[in-house]
Amino acid sequence: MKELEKLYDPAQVEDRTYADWVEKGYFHTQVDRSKKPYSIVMPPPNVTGQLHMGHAMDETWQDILIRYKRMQGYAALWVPGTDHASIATEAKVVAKMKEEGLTKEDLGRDGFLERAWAWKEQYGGRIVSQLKKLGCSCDWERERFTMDEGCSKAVLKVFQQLYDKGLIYRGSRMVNWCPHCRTSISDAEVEYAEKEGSFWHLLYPVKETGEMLELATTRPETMLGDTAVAINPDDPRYAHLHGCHVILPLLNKELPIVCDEHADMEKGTGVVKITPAHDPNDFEVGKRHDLPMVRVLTYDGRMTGAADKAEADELRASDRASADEPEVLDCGKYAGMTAQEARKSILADLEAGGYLKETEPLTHEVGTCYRCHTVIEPMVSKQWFVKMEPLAGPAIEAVRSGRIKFVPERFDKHYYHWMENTRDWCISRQLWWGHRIPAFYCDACGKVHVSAEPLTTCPDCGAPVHQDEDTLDTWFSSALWPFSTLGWPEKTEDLDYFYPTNTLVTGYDIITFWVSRMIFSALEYTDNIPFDTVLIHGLVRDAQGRKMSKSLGNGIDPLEIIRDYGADALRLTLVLGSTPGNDMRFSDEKVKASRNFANKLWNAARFVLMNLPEGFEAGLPAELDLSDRWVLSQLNSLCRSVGDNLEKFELGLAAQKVQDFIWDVYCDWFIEIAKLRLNSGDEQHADNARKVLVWVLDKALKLLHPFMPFITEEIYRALPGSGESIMITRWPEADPALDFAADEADFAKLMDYIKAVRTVRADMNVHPAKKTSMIIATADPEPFRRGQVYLAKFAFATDVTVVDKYEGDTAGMVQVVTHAARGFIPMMELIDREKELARLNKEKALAEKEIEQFGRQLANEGFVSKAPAKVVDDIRQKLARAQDKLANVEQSLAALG
RNA sequence: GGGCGGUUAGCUCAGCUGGUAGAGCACCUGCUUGACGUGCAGGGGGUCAGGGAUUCGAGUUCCUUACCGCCCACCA
Repeated sequence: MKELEKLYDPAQVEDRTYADWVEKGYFHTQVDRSKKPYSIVMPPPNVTGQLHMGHAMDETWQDILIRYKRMQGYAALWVPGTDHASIATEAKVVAKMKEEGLTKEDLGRDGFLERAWAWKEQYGGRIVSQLKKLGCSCDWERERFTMDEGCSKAVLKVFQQLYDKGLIYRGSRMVNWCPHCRTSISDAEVEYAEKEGSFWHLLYPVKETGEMLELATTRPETMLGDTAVAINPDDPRYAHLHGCHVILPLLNKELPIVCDEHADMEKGTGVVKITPAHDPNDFEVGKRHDLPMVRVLTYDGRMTGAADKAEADELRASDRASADEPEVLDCGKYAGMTAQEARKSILADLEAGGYLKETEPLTHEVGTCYRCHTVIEPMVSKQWFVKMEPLAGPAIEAVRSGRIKFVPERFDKHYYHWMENTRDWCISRQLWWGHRIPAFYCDACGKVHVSAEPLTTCPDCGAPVHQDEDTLDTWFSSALWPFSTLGWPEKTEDLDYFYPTNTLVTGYDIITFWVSRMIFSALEYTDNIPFDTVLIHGLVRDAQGRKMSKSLGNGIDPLEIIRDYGADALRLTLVLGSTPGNDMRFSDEKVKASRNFANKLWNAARFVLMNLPEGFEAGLPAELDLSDRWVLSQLNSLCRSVGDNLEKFELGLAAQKVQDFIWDVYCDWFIEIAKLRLNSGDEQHADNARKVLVWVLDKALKLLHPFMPFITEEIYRALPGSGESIMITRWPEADPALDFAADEADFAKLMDYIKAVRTVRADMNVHPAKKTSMIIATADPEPFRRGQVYLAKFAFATDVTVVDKYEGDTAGMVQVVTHAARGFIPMMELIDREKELARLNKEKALAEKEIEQFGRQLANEGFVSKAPAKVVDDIRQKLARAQDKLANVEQSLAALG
């Protein structure tokens, strides 16, 4: 028999075991019509990213589900892969180039992409190898990348389809512009942050009346781009100004005063300056009143100048599709300043001219880029959009009808809210790393052709075409992930069999980015849902409850935890005490506790193995004793409830129950009891004990395997009669033939009694080495007779006499009382009569309290008539037990005199 | 301004469809019990944030208040 070390050493086990699993091909899953499919697609981590705790939890939960389903006999497929993460990756590559003094422009598109791919090759494997460290049983033969050939094909196909259906369009719209990343981003990618700012009250003279119109703004630098001033049509204060004009200070430009609901009478002075090119609301106002748009900021956040104006004018003149492009202003003395510099300068000039009335401090929410946290600049810009309204309806319905279920349910509200209010999705990015937009512009006729197949000449006039420079939002390709990874748009067998996938596991922070987009995409392109359940988890926070972040430097590296404690300990920590949708804290203490459990299990296994003789044959013995029946019955309940919890995605509860069983039931009771038979000298009894020990351990390992794959495999393989791997064994189901309710109840009486003796002895400071004889008086002697051997060991008895009734001498006897029995233990020299009285009286009070409580409940007419019979019966039994206990205590008290 | 979550033992958190409050850690007391001191046995500690309602019965359902946190929203 294999000798196990005293301490479990994960480092010695994990890599070797993982390599073996891969080699044996256990992770690979194929279409198998004789099985039911179960599939998960992994939320693709950024290809150049590194594993963090959030991933670790996400992947652990998925692996638990996949391993569980695989053992249940499903064709369980877990598709892994990575995301090209356009902005994040491009930013990294650009930063690296900067160190070498290079810019994107220096290299050109092709040169840059060459570098980006090289970067991907260099770092792309990192996250994958980290996933392997965690023990993820993904099908690596199917690993995908959002920019691989198949995914790219799906992207182009979808783009063309949507365009042909009129669901993708190009136009000049207000978009969120990140001056740092130099690209547009979608609404979902904007994060709002509270910023200290000011509220500047400006004065614009009215041309017709000469009065000064006061208005307030948080962004004075955009005033050069004002093209109107708005008042509320119903505002009596300004009724006389309808149809009038103001003179824009500094530029001396005449602007109309327009009436618009947007001007809120309650706010400020009720007058708003309108800058359609730099404010989303103003953009809408501008459209309603057909106002010109004047752009005063460049795409890198500086004030526009003569050159910018010339360039824009040329573009407007040449490109027919750009009729809705804004004008560009030559900001003159302000040209080239950053927005901040311009603000200072313009304010100074306004003040000098008497146009600045006052400055009021103000904190307000400012949009920032979710990647770099630069304040985003609302800009009118020509971009590609997905029309959301036609797509949102079915997507909402899919959840509302229950075809797709969020776990926990409450997240469907988030989802509805976002879906119902979402605006058109800006999908073009001014980046090079990503899927290039398949739109081609004819250099001669100016026509736009969208084509999944590359075009070189215009299908209409035959002139050369040039392709759109922009790429697609990363999330556009990840939205297709559940089906693009299975071969769509081809009609593959994989798609037919594994799709729709079953469970999507992800954090609540990307429901809007990703989950919602997968849902409407799947419904639109595959005419099916992408998955039936979305299992949501929360954030992993640090021990103080703070979000782990780079800037705080409080991130905990999962790989370090794996190195120090093992992957199994990390995994268990990430499920124990977790609840779907709720954040959890990660701490060293928790990992240590998990590590300790691994060690506990390891040693239990070590004990079992060292007791197995050569030629041992596994299997249940023909004869089961009381403790066997008890442990098997408990195991049955465990199988039932763990399966139940897993089906309901209550991973934390499931793990907790398995752990409790192994530690409390198996180790602390069953192994200890089994030692009696192992050492009894009766080979038949010893063999029976071994068989049950191995049998139960085997089942427990299987139940634990999804949570702690490595250690369970290592132990499993050491068990006699085991197969080649635990991960391909059958998930344990409860066996009704092994339910022994009556024996469980009997055993519980013994346990009660043993605990009572232990408590009394601990209370009296009796050394374990001191043993005594013992008389047990009970109305139901059977269990105590059956359990005499156990009592000898655990109740420290030299010999046990079981009687119906004991009426002998009680002097010098310690009396132990449970509801089922009274024990008499001669310990003359240790007895303090007063203490005994106090102890027994305390027991008496407890019993009386219970009797009072249960009695009151049963005396309640309403309870007896309305509560379910089982509950009433339960209470009756509890009352009876309390009464028995009271009777026993009273007898003992009487005996004490 | 809406929406959501949290508030349970000193700390971290479980507690499913309502039926005498649980775990881990910490703390206290014992134990060199040949699997394990990363352990064993025992113990103390909670009016389940406050108020109200429904119910025979509420940590668990409903309303409400307070505090903490998150998400969403175009306050110029």
